[in-house]
Amino acid sequence: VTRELAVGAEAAAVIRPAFRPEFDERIAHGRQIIDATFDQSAPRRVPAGTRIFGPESSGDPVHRLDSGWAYRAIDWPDGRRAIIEIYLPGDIIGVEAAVRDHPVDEVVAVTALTLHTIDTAVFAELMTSPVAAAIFGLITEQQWRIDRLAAALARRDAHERLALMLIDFHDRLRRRDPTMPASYALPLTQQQIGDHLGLTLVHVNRVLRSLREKEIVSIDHHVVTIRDLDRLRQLAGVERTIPRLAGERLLGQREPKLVGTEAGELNELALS
Amino acid sequence: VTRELAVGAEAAAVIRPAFRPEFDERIAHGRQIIDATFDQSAPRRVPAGTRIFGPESSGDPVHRLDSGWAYRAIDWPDGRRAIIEIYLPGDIIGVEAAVRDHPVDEVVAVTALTLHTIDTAVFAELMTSPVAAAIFGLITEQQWRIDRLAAALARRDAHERLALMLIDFHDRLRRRDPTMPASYALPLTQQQIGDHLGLTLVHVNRVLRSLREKEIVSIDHHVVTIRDLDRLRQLAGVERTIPRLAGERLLGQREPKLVGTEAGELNELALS
DNA sequence: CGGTGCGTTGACACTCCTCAACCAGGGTGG
DNA sequence: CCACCCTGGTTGAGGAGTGTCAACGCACCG
Repeated sequence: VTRELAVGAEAAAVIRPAFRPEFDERIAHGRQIIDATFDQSAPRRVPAGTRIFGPESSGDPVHRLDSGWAYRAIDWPDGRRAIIEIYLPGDIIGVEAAVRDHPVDEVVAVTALTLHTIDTAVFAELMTSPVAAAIFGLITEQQWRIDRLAAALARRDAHERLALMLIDFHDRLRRRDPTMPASYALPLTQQQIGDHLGLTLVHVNRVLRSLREKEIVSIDHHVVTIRDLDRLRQLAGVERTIPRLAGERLLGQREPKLVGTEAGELNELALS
Repeated sequence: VTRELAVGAEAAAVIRPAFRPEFDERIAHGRQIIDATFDQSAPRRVPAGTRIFGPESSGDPVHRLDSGWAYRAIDWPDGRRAIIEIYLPGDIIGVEAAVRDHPVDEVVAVTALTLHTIDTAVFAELMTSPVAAAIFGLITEQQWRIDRLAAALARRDAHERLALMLIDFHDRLRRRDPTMPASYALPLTQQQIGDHLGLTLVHVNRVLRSLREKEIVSIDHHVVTIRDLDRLRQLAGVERTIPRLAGERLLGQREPKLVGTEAGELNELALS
């Protein structure tokens, strides 16, 4: 177990947002309660392609994804679609929708799924109890992921985005199962990958070929095989999840002054 | 007041995510407590360009922005920068960081700011009390905004993104002050706008000229003047914040089956 | 006054998209 | 058992949208 934990911790350092130490215990405890609540419900299977969330669905319960892949997407009347988030086994789906009205987004099953479901009302109860911290943890992790997605969409090219996505899946799957090899099944179509990364399926295809020719990763029959993890990490730019270290800037003129919360500042100008 | 509320409500329908009715009261109540807590602290002013959050800042308290603009950014060692979120007066800064360790992102003051600040520990207390729902509301709204940003970055072109940003600021400012005219100060530089929308400053400049020539919006000396709100909304694609209505799709083959939570389903396959 | 940050504009290059064709695999129905 | 279709993947040619590089103007400031 020691060894596995070490591996897990290494992966987590790269990919998972850590929580403040004072919350760690609260979050772990709350997560247990959440899981226990889910466990009480009967598991449900839905076939691939099902829309489990969306404008027509009412009630909008909260799901725990026990097996299979799903995604959350926004789409426009003209047919463009953006996939904001991809759910892997173990993820909780619909936390935001339990608070926010008008679930703008739809959630679609990529593969057949196994779901445990609890009702919004029950979940609302949980939100008030000691479980709150754990739910903050869930939302926060989700948001952290989307932040990174937005950053990548804004400033990184197709190769880098693809590398980031593949590394992300790898590390998330590995977190659940530290024994997983550097190879995993990726059930998404190239169209879906494109919708996630803001590319066309044609371009996704070409970039994948390029990555294969460079012997970094290859995808064959929906199986990803990572051939050079280091170079893939480097490409993805997550050899360092915290993208910038102290004072490290290249473009001098963009450097904002650091002032922070130091003493003097505070009194100097207090009361506007 | 009636009139103002009506105006506010109209803007809200477009831009603000609504909350489930059962939470509305809780959220309003919690928000009052949060605001009262902030009010107890002495306001602090920081000059433009200050980094109020980031790797070097310790403590990572939570701020309420009372005046001025700020942004949250991720940047890479090679100097690329992505601005994930822009804070306007009234926004709360640092909620996620109060939970999540390693505040990956930095927050920088665009203009001089007035801040009310409470300590993370105090905020952590709030998170357990009846205020939790309100905090969920805060995070959820923020996430909703980033979702939309990511979607725009993935699938919308420069004109549409710019329009979306300008409309978003307009509606947010208007929500705070329903009497605001169709004109407002925008303190961001074109470089910052580019970092936010994933464009170069050169391209931002050109698109702004194009929008001015089409008499949709003009920006002069950091003052945005909306000349044709309808066309701007149309461009931004937020005449309908909920981007898709029931069953409305153009590309037939992408339509996922709708199954949902209807009766039969549930029993049919219960227990995996 | 020279520096510096920001905005503006032009010329050109490159990433990525569009359109189009073709192929492979897996159902399905005769 | 074999046509047939449908989905998903692969590849090419050409083009649009953005980026890069470079120059210049203007305001602000020490």
